[in-house]
Amino acid sequence: MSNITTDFNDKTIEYKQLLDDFKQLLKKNNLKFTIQREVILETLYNLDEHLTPESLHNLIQKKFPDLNTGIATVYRTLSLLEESEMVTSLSFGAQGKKYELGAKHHHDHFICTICGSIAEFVDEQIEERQRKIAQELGFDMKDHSMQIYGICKNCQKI
Amino acid sequence: MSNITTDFNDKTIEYKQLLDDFKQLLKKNNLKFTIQREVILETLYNLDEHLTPESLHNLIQKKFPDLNTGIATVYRTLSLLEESEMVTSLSFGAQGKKYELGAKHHHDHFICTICGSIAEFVDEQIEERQRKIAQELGFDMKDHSMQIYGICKNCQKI
DNA sequence: GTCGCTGCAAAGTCTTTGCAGAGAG
DNA sequence: CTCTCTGCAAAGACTTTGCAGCGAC
Repeated sequence: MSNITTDFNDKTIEYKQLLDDFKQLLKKNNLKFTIQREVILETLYNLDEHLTPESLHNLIQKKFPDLNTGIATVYRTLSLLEESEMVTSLSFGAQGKKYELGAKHHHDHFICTICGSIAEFVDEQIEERQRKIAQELGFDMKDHSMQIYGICKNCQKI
Repeated sequence: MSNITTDFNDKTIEYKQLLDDFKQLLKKNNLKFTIQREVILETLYNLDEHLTPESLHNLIQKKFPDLNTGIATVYRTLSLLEESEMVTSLSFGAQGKKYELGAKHHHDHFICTICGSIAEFVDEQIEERQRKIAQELGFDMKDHSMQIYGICKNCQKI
């Protein structure tokens, strides 16, 4: 019973933290905190998925129809969030760009080429090896991304 | 000292071989071998670089102005080559999609976020680890791609 | 000669931008 | 009150498609 409460509180606190970071970022750049920006951040946080600008926009329209949020605002906010490194984007195949909150710990991606679903993983051996390679080749590594393409468990059954 | 190999100048496949594969592929699918298709393949081979459809088209226009190759043909041929897995594409950041011949052996990418240049590397430890992870998670791995973003040696001097 | 290919231009997508009114600070 | 944000629609950038003539086989 206490576990459930704790989980809930952890998530709430995490979001508050995220929201605070966002507000601070806005303030620092003389930008304004608007309901649209909050809703976009919140949706990214709650869904915890890789979303295209379009799917994010659809979700927001469905959940907050009164706001009538424009797709342009979604694009503008995602660019803002990406620039300030609060979200990261992932582009693959013909399927375009997908965004996810980047505040979580780093991870790499499995991408199913049939259903388009994305699973995440982290492997410390690979992380370590990447750092070494960059160092050996005199490359100043800022970031990296890794995708494994294939067929997920579900789609293998079909 | 290390098992990292770079393959900037490693043309493992002869052009004739490549061309034959291409011709065979076309024949098998009842497609025709045209001068435009040959020039596109040849340019990809000779440049041995990651090219956007646009830059590839520019190069061809400059080198074979009489052909007056259309950008549509470049797109169509790249799609054809990608479908048949003779080239692979790499998309990153806002810079769009780049294509390279995929007949060479597999490699991963360093991408310089300043000058946009791409260097290649292979690390057997990482390759091995990827295979293991896919297997453990029941993922049928078909391909993978890894990019390390950062600042290349040249741009660090500036 | 047949049927796929090509260049062109038009049409699609996806993303960005200009603008005038709305809203945060 | 000021100055940024927003939705809208128009404009851009990139890619695909329809078509009529061309060219490989």
